[in-house]
Amino acid sequence: MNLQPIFPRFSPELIKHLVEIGQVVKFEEGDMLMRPGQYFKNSLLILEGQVKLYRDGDNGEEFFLYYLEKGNACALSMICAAKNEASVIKATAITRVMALAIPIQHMDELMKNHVQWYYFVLETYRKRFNELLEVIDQVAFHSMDEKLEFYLKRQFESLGNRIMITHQQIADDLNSSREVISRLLKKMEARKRIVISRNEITRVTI
Amino acid sequence: MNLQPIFPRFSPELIKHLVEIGQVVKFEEGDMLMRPGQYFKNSLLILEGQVKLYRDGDNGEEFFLYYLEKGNACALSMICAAKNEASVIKATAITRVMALAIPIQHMDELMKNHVQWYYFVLETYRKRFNELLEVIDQVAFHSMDEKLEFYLKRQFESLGNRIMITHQQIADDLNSSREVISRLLKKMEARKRIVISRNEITRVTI
DNA sequence: GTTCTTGTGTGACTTAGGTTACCGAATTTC
DNA sequence: GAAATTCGGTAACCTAAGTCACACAAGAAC
Repeated sequence: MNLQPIFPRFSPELIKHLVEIGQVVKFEEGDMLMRPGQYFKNSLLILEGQVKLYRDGDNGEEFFLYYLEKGNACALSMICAAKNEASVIKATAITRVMALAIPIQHMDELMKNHVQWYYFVLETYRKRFNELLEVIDQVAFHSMDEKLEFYLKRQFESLGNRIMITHQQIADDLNSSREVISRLLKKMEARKRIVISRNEITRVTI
Repeated sequence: MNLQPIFPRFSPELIKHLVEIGQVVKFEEGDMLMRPGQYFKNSLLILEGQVKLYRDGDNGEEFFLYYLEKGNACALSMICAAKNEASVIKATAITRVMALAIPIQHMDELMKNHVQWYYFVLETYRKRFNELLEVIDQVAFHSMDEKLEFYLKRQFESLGNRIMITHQQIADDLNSSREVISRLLKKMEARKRIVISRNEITRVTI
């Protein structure tokens, strides 16, 4: 697999080096890449597919945080790997996923010898940090209908204008209940923002 | 000022270097260190005092995120400074604050030449990332009374067992309303968790 | 002292959203 | 095909928490 188009900012030497020290791993749809309490031995670079990240509540609730896609790295796996800390979030593959696993013992050396790697790590943190802040915005300042709109917007952006999902799954992701989501979706449909079918929501793009 | 006890993990050489390239800056209580939209020219290391960080909502709401204290650095100032990105949060000094301002142009060099600096930066990110995730936990999974307990716990931990604050300020920090906070505080007092006086809440430590 | 300002307490009311309890329609399994 | 399962719609109800209105107490300003 050619990594250059996936990580356009990396120099050919860096890519060559990454391929040498890393190992390509494969996950099937539904596999859990990361579970709370787990320790990392590797930092993961996503080459293909999509990974959904959740925060787990104490009583089994879940809350959707964001997606990782081709060209992203898992910020947490980099931080926690470097510090040998346990994960506090859950990640599952929602498609088939190919990733490059970089053993943690190479992190220091990469950081030291490759400026682009260092920039990549910083940029990864910054993006995820901002993403978390946006999530906090939503839950702190907005009502359910606004959260739902924001949620769907992000789903459409990551997964395309037609997403296959049940109302129950949305309710779980937003830590709400199915009936509420159904009600609000109906209203959004009435306002011509979406079209609802069984297992499927389509964005109305005018 | 001797920095060694504030940053015990830094080598004497690193500290000497930081003092050379950095500049000690002073803020008075109430000063705003950082405002949304601002660009950073420096990364700030807190030497003395406390800084309160907020997320701003679109309609002027605020939401308390966390405190920075002696020995901490502002994760955002490091990321945003390095990437020349604008801030998305607000920071105000709640006491007199002394900080060491490190110009951004030194970041790369520090990262490259000082392992302890690199570890410090990673650790800073990790701590704040986890802190944000805890905040998300609270707002996503918990009701107002639980958020309030969590909020007070963090205040007590940072500011001591007796905090000077009005119900209105708490309501602002939690994006709630004064009456609700007063009601819930009464209940907490009835449960012997706190003692309420005008402008003041004291933790009951049994 | 009196007045003014700020902080707190409380009851009445409203509302978003969670819960319960159905029902029917679409799919899958047999 | 029939039966079972999954998904979505809807009405009635409940509750947390936001809002409104007002009263009162502690300090500050005069």
